[in-house]
Amino acid sequence: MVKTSKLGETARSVRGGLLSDVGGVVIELSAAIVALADESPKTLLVRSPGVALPPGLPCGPFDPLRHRTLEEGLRAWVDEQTGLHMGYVEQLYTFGDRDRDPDRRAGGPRPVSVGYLALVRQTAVKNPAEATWNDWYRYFPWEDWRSGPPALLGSLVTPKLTAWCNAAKSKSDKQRRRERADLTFGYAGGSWDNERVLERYELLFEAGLVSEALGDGEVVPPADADARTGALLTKDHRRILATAMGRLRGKIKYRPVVFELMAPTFTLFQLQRAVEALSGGRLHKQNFRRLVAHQGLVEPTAHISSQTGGRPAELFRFRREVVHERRAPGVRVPLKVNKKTG
Amino acid sequence: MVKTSKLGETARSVRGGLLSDVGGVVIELSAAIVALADESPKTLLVRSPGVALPPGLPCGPFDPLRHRTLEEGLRAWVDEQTGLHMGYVEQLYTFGDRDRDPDRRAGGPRPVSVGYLALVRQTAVKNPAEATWNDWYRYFPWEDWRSGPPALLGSLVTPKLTAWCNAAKSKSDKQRRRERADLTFGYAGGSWDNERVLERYELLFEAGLVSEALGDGEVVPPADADARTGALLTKDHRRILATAMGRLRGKIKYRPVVFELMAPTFTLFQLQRAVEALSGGRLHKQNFRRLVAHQGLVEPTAHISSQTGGRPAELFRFRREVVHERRAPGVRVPLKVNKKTG
DNA sequence: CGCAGATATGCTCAAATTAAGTATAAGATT
DNA sequence: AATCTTATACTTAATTTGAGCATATCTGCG
Repeated sequence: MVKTSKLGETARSVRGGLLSDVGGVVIELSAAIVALADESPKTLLVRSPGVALPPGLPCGPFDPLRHRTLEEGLRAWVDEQTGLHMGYVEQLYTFGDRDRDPDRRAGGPRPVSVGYLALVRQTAVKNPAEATWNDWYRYFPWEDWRSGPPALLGSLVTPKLTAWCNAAKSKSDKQRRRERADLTFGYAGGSWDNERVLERYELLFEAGLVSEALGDGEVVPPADADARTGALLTKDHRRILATAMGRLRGKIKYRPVVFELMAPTFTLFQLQRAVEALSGGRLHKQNFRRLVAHQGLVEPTAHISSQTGGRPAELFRFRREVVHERRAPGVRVPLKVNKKTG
Repeated sequence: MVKTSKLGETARSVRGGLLSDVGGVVIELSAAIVALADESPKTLLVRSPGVALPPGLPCGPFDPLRHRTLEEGLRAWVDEQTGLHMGYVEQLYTFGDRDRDPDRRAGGPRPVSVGYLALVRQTAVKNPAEATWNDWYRYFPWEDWRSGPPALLGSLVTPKLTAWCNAAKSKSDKQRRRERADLTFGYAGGSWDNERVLERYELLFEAGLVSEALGDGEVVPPADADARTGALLTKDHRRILATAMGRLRGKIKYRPVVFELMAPTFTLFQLQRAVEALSGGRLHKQNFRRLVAHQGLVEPTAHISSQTGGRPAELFRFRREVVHERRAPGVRVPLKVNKKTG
């Protein structure tokens, strides 16, 4: 490898060892791009034409020669692969575990992937054959509580998870597993925390309940997998998507990011539906509108929407100024858990 | 470079271009290790003996051959350089901007650094000559509001920042700069948000107010720099430290992480001082104790501390169970801004 | 001893926020 | 006109927050 500047090398050789020791690494930049359509959150997935592989997030390697920053590199790849222009972009997490990609076993530089969350309004892509929008609950069916506790939980997840807890060898291991399941799935008197998307996915992964965890060449019929524990994605992209969901669910509570997904004007009920779609739960309507109105997040346009099926609703617009105000609050989400099973 | 597995390559060549296109990249793992001593938050810095370079965070390159995960690599480096065992570790952010390291100009693989936050209780290191604990406010003097607004703000930062705002070329640029300064420093009626550590640092950086932004070989006398805009760190380590501070300040509000920094037992006042040290502000004592007690974060030991100088205080211990409870709340921090200038 | 100074701890009170509901308005559908 | 649907206003009780007062229990000093 090329030599470093004098200063850098001196410092590094003391603190971090020599650079030439290390093996090859490729940084992969991946984007969980989120949009809203039909009251459900969608994410953009690309599929290699003709290949029977599971689809994945738009992604590409970071090229230090062309890309000034990581985010710039990501935007370049996404633009190339989908023609989509991303507005809001936020870095999520960097994944570097060796054993997470089932497709990959040995050889080649080690992939380290930096995951991003992006929010977009428009959904037109240049190559609809390869890049498609997919309801994110297809990959995490247990995360949608909008019409009560997901059926999948009771019918499949909970029993299998209980079995997994009991399958632990030692008594203390059993205890640990149970506590973890209680915490992430809100079992023992605990409540469902809609932000723990990644923790739940990781748990199901370890418990062998999600398809990526299947053996090497083993492939599950897609339809079956869909119905059971959510559809597959390549590499560790489902993990990145889970991270994106959790982060977004958290963020709408204290930063006005939902508006990145809304049309320029909208009714308060549309806004509520958007928040509900992302959060995976239902909200109290009257309180929601009071909250949004009182916080000055939106302002009325003089216009009325008559598409509502009932009394026409007033159209609002996001007050861009609030971003420059005090805490720039988000939409507080006191989710009420719908008791009846869906 | 070595060839990839068949599957991986097919997918990647469609979606992300060929791997062999990309230039060299090194992943540097850096840790902002935080401990509490003398009512102030300290961070561990290492310095190359004999070299007159600014110190930096413990760090080292990620070695894909030896390290199974990124975090494992980090732990290995920190252990090697300091002998410290880290308990709580959390990934912060991955920095990859080309133009951020003043020491480095051209040549060599592109460094991409993954920053981590670690919390430790014990502070003994194996090589005290090279690894030392430093008050983090030394690097961000404007972040400590415990005895009122920091003097440095009024005397230096604000005037220079105002000048920078006015130095913008176009009218709209001026406006933008001002809004940004108002938002991050809470100027125009806004309030100081103690979590925006990074945003403030970035702003000062762009405004040319922090020393890293000085030219290539240019060096400022350390004493001077300390008094002016905080002490220097190598590379972009001050940025990583700023990220760590902001994240920790945010996190103590909703997760019980302070306890990672406390001794096994402590008085409520010690706990309060710890939170204040991290948050950089003062708290209402009675409310603080009510809060902590009501949330069930701590439980009384039967013991009493008589080291207080007044009425002896009861010793408490952290209830580990709360981690496994509902929202596992943190210590809400309604900071009261001390009005008098420090 | 008795009192000042310090800290710990218990309690009050008003203001603000939240959760949940009732009531009414204004359109479409039949 | 009756009914359904959705929008919007208003009420109420419970809870949380911010701030302060009062009292308890130690140390140190005259």
